[in-house]
Amino acid sequence: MKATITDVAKRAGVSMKTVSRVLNNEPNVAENTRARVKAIADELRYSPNLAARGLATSKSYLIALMYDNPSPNYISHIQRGAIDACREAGYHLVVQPFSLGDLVSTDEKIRTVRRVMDRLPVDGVILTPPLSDNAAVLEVLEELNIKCVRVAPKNGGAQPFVGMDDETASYQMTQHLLNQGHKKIAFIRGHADHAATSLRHAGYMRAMQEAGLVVSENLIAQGDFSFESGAAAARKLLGGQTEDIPTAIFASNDDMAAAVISVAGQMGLNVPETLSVCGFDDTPLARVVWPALTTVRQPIYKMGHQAAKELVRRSDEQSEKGQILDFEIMLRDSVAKLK
Amino acid sequence: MKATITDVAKRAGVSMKTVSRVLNNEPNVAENTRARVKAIADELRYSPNLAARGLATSKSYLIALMYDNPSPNYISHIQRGAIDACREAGYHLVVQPFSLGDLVSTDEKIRTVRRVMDRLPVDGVILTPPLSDNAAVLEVLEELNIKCVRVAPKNGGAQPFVGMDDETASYQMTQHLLNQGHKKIAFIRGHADHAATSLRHAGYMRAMQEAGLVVSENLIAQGDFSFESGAAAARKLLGGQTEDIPTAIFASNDDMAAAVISVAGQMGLNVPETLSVCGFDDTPLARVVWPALTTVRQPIYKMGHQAAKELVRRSDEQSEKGQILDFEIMLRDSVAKLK
DNA sequence: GTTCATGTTGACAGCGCTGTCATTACTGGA
DNA sequence: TCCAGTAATGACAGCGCTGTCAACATGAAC
Repeated sequence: MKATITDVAKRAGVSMKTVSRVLNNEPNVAENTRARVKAIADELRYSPNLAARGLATSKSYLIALMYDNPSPNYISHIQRGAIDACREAGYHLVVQPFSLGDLVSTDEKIRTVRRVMDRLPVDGVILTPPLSDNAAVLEVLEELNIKCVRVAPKNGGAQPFVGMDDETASYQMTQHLLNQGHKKIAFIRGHADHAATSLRHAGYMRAMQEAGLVVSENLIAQGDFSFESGAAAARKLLGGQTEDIPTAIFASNDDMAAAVISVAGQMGLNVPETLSVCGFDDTPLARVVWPALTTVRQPIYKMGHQAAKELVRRSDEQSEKGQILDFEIMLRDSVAKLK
Repeated sequence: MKATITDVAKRAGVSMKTVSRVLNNEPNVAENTRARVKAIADELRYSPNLAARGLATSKSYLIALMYDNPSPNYISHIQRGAIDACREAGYHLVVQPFSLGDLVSTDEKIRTVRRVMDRLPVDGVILTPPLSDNAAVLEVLEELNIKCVRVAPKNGGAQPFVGMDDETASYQMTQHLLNQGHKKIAFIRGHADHAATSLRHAGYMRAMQEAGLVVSENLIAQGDFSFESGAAAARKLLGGQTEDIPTAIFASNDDMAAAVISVAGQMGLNVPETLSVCGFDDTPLARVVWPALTTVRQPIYKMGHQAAKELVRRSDEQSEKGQILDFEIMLRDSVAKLK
């Protein structure tokens, strides 16, 4: 049988309430009492009954990670970070996927979200893209008065958020290509709905312009983050007039970069000797393709960690309205100096 | 404010207990009472307080998905399946990763698992490989009297399980290659610790033997499921004497199969014209490599679904001791008829 | 009409914890 | 010396639900 607070109290010769104070690190407990209670709780392997505590405090000690069809890789890192933050605070993480994309009307979306949230007793939720900017979700959360943290949101808002500086990352990656002597650097854009798409594009443009280069229209291709769209973009970029053919292609995610490598191979171009390629995200794919992709590592784990930390923090702790986390440029084998 | 059971009871002019009976589908409630209570509960958007219910029933309405360093893709499908089954039953899924690989002694593992499980109030857990066969985990669960379902376990045991028939899948895939006219079919084994490794190997051997073919030692290579090991295996298999060079390679997972395609490309071999390749698992990678991989789709979603279903089933429902789920052979572009 | 089985309902306690408030012990200052 | 202020502790109610058990209604069997 699991030990209860009463067991500990009896054994320590104090009241339940005192034990409760110790367990919750409340003040006004004599040091030796505190120590004794702690020792006995340990000995009995006591751990509080979450349901009872929740009933008394009207909290659930649960937070939710909500997502809608993200890449498994992304979600698994966020998840890992969030769980670690939860554990430190005695919380647990429940996962809650949505498929809001199938629904047309906002009204229907709201009803769907509400139906789920009505029976999901959580103290806070982490919203991952594209949910971070989903109006229906945001509205229901506000209506039900549930705290949330938005991961990599597109638009501003009253809620706290965590993110990274896509523009600067893209700028730096472009600079790296420039430093290797490349001038004809092409860029493949991602899905237009995605917050990161325009930021990454902007970073590339800024670096090119600062280098005094004119970005011809032929150097920009539109993709949608999928492998197939990357392949199409690559064919377009590499199939033009000789003078326009890029010596480097910066794809705005790894899937598209992998597609570029694949297409280049089919066209008889050597990567990186004839064509340098780089990606964005540092997915597992980046290390599996050949040559291994130079790419930007997003602080995904840390985003999850910080987001959860903000939600489970005790009210006396400092809160942070928004956090921009550091990225890292992973130099691998798909970029070479231009000869 | 959220509605409580008392609100519903007052409004319906019945006692709390009757409302409770209706909500839990208990018998012995007059049909019209039942209907009225249901209608009012709906109207009030009432949903029970999990903590209170949990306190009264000493259940938590939570089940855990435990994993140790699996592929994100695998876990995300299992997770999705499990969540869907939970929702149907009013349960929620909490995720709990472990890193038991770093620990050496069994004792230490047991303590680690116990520390986590002591404060994880769940009604049951889903164990994914390699945890499905982890002695420490199994022991702690038994000690704490927590139900579990093992996903794709290696060894037998008293607990229910879900899995698939790796041997038959491998057998059928090999037959497919045979049907395409291949005779020199090589096989790349996976990590020796993994339950599936020997099963997949056995299926291959059975098909080869039934076809009356002698499997030369040169046709078998050892890998460990990683891309790198697959590349090494491919180099070994393709670099031998001419008469031993396979016309088809069956890699026992997709990562290794992707490596084979990559190596073949580097060696100037056309896939599938000169070399057919197939994999196992149907990861996203399989559709992203070129040519797209012929592979075996595991019923991962369904495994998660069934596992959770077994854990959340009401005690009056039928239980299943073990379930072998159907796989599917995905015919794509990496296998061709031998000319 | 009485008896019994069965169906329907409600009163009430109590799950394990924490919030509130009262009580006691102890300190330093007037 | 006495009192106020503060630290340390405990008694008790109650969070929202369900399990138990008792009460009552109904109808069949005798």
